[in-house]
Amino acid sequence: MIQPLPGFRDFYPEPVPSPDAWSCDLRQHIFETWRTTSRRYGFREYDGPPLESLELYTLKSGEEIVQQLFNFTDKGGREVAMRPEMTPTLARMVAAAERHYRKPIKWFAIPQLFRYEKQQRGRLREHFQFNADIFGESSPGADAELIALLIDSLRGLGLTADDFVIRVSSRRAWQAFLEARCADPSRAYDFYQAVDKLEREKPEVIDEKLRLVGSSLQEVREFIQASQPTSEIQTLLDELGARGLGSFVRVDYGVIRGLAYYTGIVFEAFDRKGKFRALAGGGRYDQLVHLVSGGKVNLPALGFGMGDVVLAELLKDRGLVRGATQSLSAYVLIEEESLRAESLRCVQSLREAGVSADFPLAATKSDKQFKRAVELAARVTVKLERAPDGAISARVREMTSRSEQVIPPDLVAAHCLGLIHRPPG
RNA sequence: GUGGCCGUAGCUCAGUUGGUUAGAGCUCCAGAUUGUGGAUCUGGUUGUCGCGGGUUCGAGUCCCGUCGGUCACCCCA
Repeated sequence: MIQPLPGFRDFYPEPVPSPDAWSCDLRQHIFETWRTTSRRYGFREYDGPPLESLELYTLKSGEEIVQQLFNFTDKGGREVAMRPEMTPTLARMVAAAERHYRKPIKWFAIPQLFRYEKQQRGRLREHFQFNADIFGESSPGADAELIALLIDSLRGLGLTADDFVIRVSSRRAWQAFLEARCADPSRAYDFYQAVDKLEREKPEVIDEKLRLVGSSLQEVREFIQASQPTSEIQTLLDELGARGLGSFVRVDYGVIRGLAYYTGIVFEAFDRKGKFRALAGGGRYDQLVHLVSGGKVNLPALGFGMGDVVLAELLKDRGLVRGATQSLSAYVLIEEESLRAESLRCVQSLREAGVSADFPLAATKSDKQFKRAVELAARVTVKLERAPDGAISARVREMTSRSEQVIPPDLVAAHCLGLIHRPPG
């Protein structure tokens, strides 16, 4: 049998066939939470093509990015790549159409992104990433709004301040730190790389690199330890505190982010136990639209990305995937085949009333029908019965309470609508 | 791209220093039973032991290669 390609996933309906199989129900639950939270914050959904010109990515990141890309030559001889990130596409769209939209522009997307890399824990060749961005607002109020959206997206999935924390840092703070010690701005990238590897590389190696830019390991550690907020970070903290979200954020200058284009506040979301990779990351990139548009458009910008892979791992770890499965509202039992026509009419009336309903497509033993209703997590079963005098009635059973009611078939849809709009129990 | 570990039924896994015709539980399918049923009982399907080569009288078991998985590194999302 042909297997899926390495790093690509099959998504199964619940119950999934093995413990490590990916659940389409869970994916849908995550997507819906991302969407509803975004809309609640006034963000509009956009999308772009999954396949882009290779040049869109090499322009910004150079040729070395190509080895990380899922790229190929198409039948027309074009060099193309599956999108590895959404920001270049978004920057193009915004640069082209920003005049049609009032500022600030608040947009989100849930693209599937691709990378040609050996897969490992929390990292595949494909994933879905929630992207949210704001354009045209340079005040820290926008940073607070964006981070609040990130927090509430995670809260919407059942996670709390005990589960995750947003570590907030600032490129501007580090830039000031560096400028006080090193006059050469071209050293900034090397400096950021060294700070980024602070917890992973040997202290002597880091120290040596930092001394090249006029600093030292001890100095950098003291700076991180002090966590002195910049004025923009203080505004951010104040605004999040006013929203009651203060416990979700912490100033941590150890966060620096790899991407070269960040300019101001940067942040990453981590699980508190430190068991997983970063859940989400983002920050300000005030120069990027200017760069992508060839200098024609200048818009301050900020955004974040949150992948579905690490998030799903965290939700499973915290036991938050129950309830993510969608359940059926009604299952219509057909134990008496002579009542199939009337039962079909009943199914149709339920569906037209907006009640999700299923039934056996062919003559089936009654216990199997009932077990199917259980498997589909039906809220109610409906069974038509014929009295000795020929009158047909409907027996509606609530599965959780096991209570039953006998009503005329014409009233089944209305009755079920009433039942399913009450909490189960 | 580099390295460690792992590949036995749809799933979870047993399988003795290398020794008959490779097993269990669950799932699935069928039958029985139950009939205010969410059970129970019986039977059945499914394996080139990842693939290829080697050692051996004999390989699921040992060796080499390869593919896949997994974890770490590199890098990043």
